[in-house]
Amino acid sequence: MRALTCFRSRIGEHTVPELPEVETTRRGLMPHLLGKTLRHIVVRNPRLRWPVPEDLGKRMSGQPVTGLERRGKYLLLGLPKGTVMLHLGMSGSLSLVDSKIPPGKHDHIDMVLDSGLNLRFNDPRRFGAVLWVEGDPAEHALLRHLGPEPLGEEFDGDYLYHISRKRKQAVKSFLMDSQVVVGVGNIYANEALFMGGIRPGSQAGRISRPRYGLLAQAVIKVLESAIEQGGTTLRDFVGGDGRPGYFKQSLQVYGRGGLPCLNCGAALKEIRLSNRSTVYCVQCQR
DNA sequence: ACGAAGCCCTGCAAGC
DNA sequence: TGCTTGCAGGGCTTCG
Repeated sequence: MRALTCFRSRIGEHTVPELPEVETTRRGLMPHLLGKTLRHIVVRNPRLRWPVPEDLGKRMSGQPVTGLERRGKYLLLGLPKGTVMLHLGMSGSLSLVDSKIPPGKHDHIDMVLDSGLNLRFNDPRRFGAVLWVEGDPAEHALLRHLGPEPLGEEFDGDYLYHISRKRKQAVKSFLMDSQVVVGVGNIYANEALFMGGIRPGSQAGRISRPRYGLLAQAVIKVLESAIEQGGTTLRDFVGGDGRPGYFKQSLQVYGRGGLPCLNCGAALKEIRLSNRSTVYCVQCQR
């Protein structure tokens, strides 16, 4: 069995898994998981955002994987008797490794498949989560109040316009609220607001319907092109073909505070908004 | 009810 | 060189 490393984290070039990264991981893992049976589970370090259930192995083992879905940034590993709900937090990653490869420092969980591959959950900062859910995962407390998928039917300018009325918070905070729309993290919120020409600190309730139309289109565009290119954190993965990530090169504002705007040349301004790094162009974003 | 702040955690970079 | 300090951030939780 060749050491098929589908996604393997590389230390030192850390970026946060956002929706495109989670979706890329899902698509990459899918063909190696579907229909395979979980032989055994090793919980090496149960300390994550919430403790990994002690009986996770007992719940999971012996069952075939029937699905791998995504809700926001949560991955849902479907089994006949329940669902394993995973979140990568800020530093989590899933890799497929040969089951003989010994675990590293932050490898919390191994899920060994009957194919000989091992689905390994690694998370240095432990903001991630691995939980066992019985019944409909959509009804789970962590999922039931989530807003629509940004790439789904429900999400558009009219939707944003309607639910933003009378809201005084900054539009960037509004956009990053998972009850408004899921999966828009700090990086892509910055990028989408730049693309939509909207200043991050503007009150959400004071933005017009047409401008929300532009913003919704920008969110969709930014996420779709990131998924297309394999997600920002592809540079953190050594894919099956060893191709490094490159999407970071196409980030227009995030991480570019003080540098010239790629549209007009003015120095990009960097502020803190909801305690998150916020970069925008004072010329292009009003 | 809404919105802001707090907190969890480790790796890395900068400063001394 | 080796310490200390600050920063990064998703998102649940608590506070105002």
